[in-house]
Amino acid sequence: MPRADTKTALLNSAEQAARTMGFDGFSYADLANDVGIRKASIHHHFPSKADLSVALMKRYHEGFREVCAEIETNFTTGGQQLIKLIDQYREGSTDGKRLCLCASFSASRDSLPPDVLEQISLFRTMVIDWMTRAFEKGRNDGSIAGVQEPALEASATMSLLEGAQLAARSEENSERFETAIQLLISRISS
Amino acid sequence: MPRADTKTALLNSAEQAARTMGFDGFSYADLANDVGIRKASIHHHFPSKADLSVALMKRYHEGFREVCAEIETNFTTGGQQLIKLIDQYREGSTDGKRLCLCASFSASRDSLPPDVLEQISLFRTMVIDWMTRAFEKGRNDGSIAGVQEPALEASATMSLLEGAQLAARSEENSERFETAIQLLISRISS
DNA sequence: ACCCACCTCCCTATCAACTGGTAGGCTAAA
DNA sequence: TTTAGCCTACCAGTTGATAGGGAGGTGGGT
Repeated sequence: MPRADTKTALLNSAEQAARTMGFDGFSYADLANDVGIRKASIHHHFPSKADLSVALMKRYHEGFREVCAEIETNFTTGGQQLIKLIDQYREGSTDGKRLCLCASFSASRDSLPPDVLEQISLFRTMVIDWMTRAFEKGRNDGSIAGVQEPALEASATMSLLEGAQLAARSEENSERFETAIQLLISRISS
Repeated sequence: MPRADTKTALLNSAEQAARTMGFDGFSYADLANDVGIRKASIHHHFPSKADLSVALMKRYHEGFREVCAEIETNFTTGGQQLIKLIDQYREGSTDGKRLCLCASFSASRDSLPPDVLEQISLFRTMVIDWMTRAFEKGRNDGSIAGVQEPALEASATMSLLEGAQLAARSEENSERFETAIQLLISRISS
């Protein structure tokens, strides 16, 4: 009897752990304790911790891409789309308790298998491309002020958002996040 | 015979390790191997790893403050000062191999003693205050274009720089860093 | 209908390697 | 004689990982 999809429960627990404590900051024992399973049983679903990291990043990557696509279809102006993406990073920060998995994994780089490192690159490129389109729209429809080169705006914004999460995380205080992005927000009219 | 200041060698090794692999990513065994000392001997200088983290952050904090002060006295325009600070973060990134210790420690937050967490806050405030002054000067002397509220510019720039280091770290490629800060650079005339 | 092979999922028990940390002793310099 | 600095020899606890087994479900052949 599959206990209500243990694999998903493990991924959920591991994702939260990785985003709060880093990939080196949690153990199979932690997951076992959290999910309510024995440590050895985790190896049935994820033979090695490297396998777990791959599954983790893959799921995060696909989930985030879906969210991006959803925003792109449901909101028309570049400004609206960018606001919604910022909301994603704000929620992902959860009052400075977590980081984006991509940011957390980037810091733990040396402990991760090559597959994950490649997927981190793809993730970054995907988000930056999405933001580039948003800035292009924002420049054309006037919903984002002072847009220079959209691709550069996108790269800068990506770093700004991840850095803002890091700043909030340093004090577990969302104010650092809000202050860091305030100027960006002020450029968006609708 | 004190072997050419072992304590400093330990701090150097630990700082590099922490900035590349995170605080949970290195061990006393690694340091011992790197410095050429026995593992147990490290405890003579730093009784616990928590003590080491405190010394690490304290030294980094003071060192960075000195650099900031030096820039402030040697360069007059806000633009020049900001360029020099960006250079610090670029060098600190070292082709995407490291992060600012503050950024790395922020990610490993849960493994650190309260003293360090407080010092991280102080570090952030110190750098942001410094940058606020730089943006103020840059607005007055015209060396930085389009300066809005200096304090907000400073917070955003701090997050941008740390985020850019993270982006470069994800691929061990300095291009991600350069691309992320390019728009900021383009605002600085001298 | 029955049986048997096989599968998934989880368990206990165990492993070697490593974690930060301690006790106690040696040596050389002050 | 004391002390700073380093050593060897430990320690208990944790790390990711393996071996092997048992419960229960699935599917096929007779």
